[in-house]
Amino acid sequence: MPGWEEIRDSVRERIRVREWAPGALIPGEERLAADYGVARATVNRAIRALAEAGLVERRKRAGTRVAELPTRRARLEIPVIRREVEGQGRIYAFRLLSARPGGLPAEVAARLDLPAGHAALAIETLHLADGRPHAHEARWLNPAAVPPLPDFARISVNEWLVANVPVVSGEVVFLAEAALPAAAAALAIAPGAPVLVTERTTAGPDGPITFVRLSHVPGHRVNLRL
Amino acid sequence: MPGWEEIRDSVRERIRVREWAPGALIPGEERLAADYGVARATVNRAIRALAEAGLVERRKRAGTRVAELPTRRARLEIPVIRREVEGQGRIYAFRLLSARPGGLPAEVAARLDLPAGHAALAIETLHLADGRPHAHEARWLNPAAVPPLPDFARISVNEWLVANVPVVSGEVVFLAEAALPAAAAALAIAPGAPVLVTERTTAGPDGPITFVRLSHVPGHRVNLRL
DNA sequence: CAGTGGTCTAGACCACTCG
DNA sequence: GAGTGGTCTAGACCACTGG
Repeated sequence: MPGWEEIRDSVRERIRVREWAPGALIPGEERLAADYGVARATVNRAIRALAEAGLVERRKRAGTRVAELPTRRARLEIPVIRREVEGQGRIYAFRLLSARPGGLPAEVAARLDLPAGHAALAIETLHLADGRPHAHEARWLNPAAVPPLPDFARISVNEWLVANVPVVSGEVVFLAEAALPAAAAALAIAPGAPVLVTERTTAGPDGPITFVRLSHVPGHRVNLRL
Repeated sequence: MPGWEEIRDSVRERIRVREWAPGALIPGEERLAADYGVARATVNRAIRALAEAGLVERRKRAGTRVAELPTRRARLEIPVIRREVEGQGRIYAFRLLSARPGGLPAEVAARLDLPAGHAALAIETLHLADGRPHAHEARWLNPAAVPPLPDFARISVNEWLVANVPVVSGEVVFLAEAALPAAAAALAIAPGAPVLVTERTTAGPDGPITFVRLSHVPGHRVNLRL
């Protein structure tokens, strides 16, 4: 008797061989359950997996259709930087470059959905791998949305936040730019060298938490699994 | 009576307030089901969602533990480039720059897990948005793993593949680099300008399919939802 | 080897939405 | 209005694995 994974694979195969063409309706759950000789819940689990993968689209009453142009989805795992570095077999360290209260610059405020000038803590950190620069971090933290702050010379902001502040939503952006002066200096690279920048915005139950801009050392690659 | 989403939220909240600290075991499904007054399957659905989000870790016999350093996960939706451009309200077009058979270069072969020199089709495409360069695509295609090829002057390789070749696994990499001569020329930008590069490797049931290298026009941003 | 999560069943009710 | 997927139940068996 087939399990839900076998049914998922079978349906995927039947789509692949065009038994059901892109855009076509596939049989309903009840019908498939009868065909495969399983309970409807089992078919539901299988088709739901295909829907999450983007291969089919489901709508009540309208049924399940094979996607015309399946949108592929890749998953990015965002580890704490220490874990990322240690996972490569290198020694992690960081240096707190600066931490001072101040108002949010307009462009950061916009990203956080807060008014410009809103009270914030601006933090600059250099992450090191085997003693060499790994990434430069410029961060703005909304003190109103987090517990009392620890000593960031001892634990990195990054790690403290992950362990202490729940995130309910957020955004990640990748872009390439010519290294800004601050990042270039910290990373000890030529100003204007191409750097990969990761911008992350996160919000929690008590409002926007932080905006962080990571400039990676040249040659850095970010991997996602399909 | 609570549904699985409410139970998921409730458990998430109880973790947030440290009722169960990082690393601690949370009660078993049977226990939670009794507490919430629902069937075990409902609790299973809820906790499974938290496990997929990386907030807890489940192991048979060992039970469910709160993750120490939750690895956040972001999802990247990879649309066909035409859709991406049209989604911004711009007009999509593409130009097939070249397509010729040849052997795989060593570095591409390595990424595809094929021997160097393996028969392949090398394709160069320029994607346009509103008539202006949007991205430069250098692709190697493994003819052994795909159906007979259409006329790539009429449909972009990208789109044809998505609609006609199922993908079983793959990888996406982001990096920043100084624009290579070919890409710079096609995109009409200064050679050496910082460009965001996306490298994608995909494999199907019949082996490695394609390796594609997309150089985006400066200023391009890739967005992921957390 | 015993307890956990993983899965399955047969049935049921419901919300949604298309026609 | 009717058919679809979404969800839930109460029970069951099983694979895995930690003690």
